[in-house]
Amino acid sequence: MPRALATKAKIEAAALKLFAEKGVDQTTTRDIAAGAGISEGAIYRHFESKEALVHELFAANYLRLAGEIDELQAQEEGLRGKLAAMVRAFCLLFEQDPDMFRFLLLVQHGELRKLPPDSKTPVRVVREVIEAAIQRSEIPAQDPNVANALVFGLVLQPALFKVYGQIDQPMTALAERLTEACWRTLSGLPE
Amino acid sequence: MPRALATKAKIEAAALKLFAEKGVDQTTTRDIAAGAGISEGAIYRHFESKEALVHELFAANYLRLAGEIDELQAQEEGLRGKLAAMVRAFCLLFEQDPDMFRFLLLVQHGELRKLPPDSKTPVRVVREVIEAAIQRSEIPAQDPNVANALVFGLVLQPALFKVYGQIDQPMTALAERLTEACWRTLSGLPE
DNA sequence: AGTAAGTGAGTGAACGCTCACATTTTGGAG
DNA sequence: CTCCAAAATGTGAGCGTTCACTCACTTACT
Repeated sequence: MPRALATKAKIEAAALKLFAEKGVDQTTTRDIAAGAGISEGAIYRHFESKEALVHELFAANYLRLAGEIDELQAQEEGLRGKLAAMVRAFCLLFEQDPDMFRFLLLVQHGELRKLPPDSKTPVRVVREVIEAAIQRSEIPAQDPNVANALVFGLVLQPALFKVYGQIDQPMTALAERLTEACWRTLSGLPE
Repeated sequence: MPRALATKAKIEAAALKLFAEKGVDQTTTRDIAAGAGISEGAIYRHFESKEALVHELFAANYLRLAGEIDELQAQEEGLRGKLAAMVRAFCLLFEQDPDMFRFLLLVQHGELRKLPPDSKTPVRVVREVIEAAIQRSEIPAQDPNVANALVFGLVLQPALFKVYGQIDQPMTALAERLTEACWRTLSGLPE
């Protein structure tokens, strides 16, 4: 790896870790420089501003996640299989890089509005999967946005509980339980 | 209302609104003073620091919510009724004061550790309700922490989607749907 | 030799908080 | 009830600190 790219990667890694630990505002450019083992000025050879660094970090990871989810989902036939594949991917991501997960959740609200409105986000991918399943009559007709929220809640909240130390098991051990919960929630409706 | 209490209330109301809109760090003490229609110095007649203001706002509202939930829950017999009462209360709170809801979610992670470890929090109240239901064999034996996370996810995520404008209906209209989803998730288990 | 990358002291702006002073409220004496 | 002094509350310019960012310069690559 060329030196410049290596430095950029070091900055990104240090920033992600610190952002996840302390939040963006509590992380100073000096912190990032120290964490990456470079000088403060070097950050600005690679990023226009701290804000741009946050945005790049968010957009790249968030959209990549959406792409991965979408690819996995497309390989399955029914909603059940699609849900299983997507939930597994979420759990795996969390396991492999909890800092990134925390970072995405943390800055999500501020950064989402900065993405082009037609971006392929994880939220959008899952909603379209649900809408297609309703179209195919695989699950009862229902508000796809509410259904989407329920599915995200069933996956993200356990991950958050894990971050807070309120759940011991690894996320991957929960994948099947979560998939089952999503399926039940979508396929059954109150009278 | 005495003048001092009225001013304190104005500060709290303005701070809550601004914190929910822009986040705590992006809200300056000058913002709060302007929003409350008082001078910056007056804030410090009523609160030791900005940090203390945040903590007081959080602790008071978070613990009050837990108390309300607990009281409602205690009036019901079975888990189903207890869930319904608690979910209804959450939805109502959100409807009445979405700013407070957003504020609680926003600062939760930072503030939770500052509460005494034995505080009666909403998370704890719901977990104890679930544990009791397992004890009574009303639902299958399962990890109460995971079950708790699922219930919270099913309620909080729709509320978050509503904040982001991704759900149109009022939360109170969703209460029954959410209760049903919680019940199904807790009462059924994958093989 | 020329360009890209790295350095770190320095800069200006913003922020939380203070303090000397002004205004309002309180409550006991006349 | 009136009066007044003390206490409580409100004011806003100003202080010290911190922060994101810059720039003149050095070092490393091509």
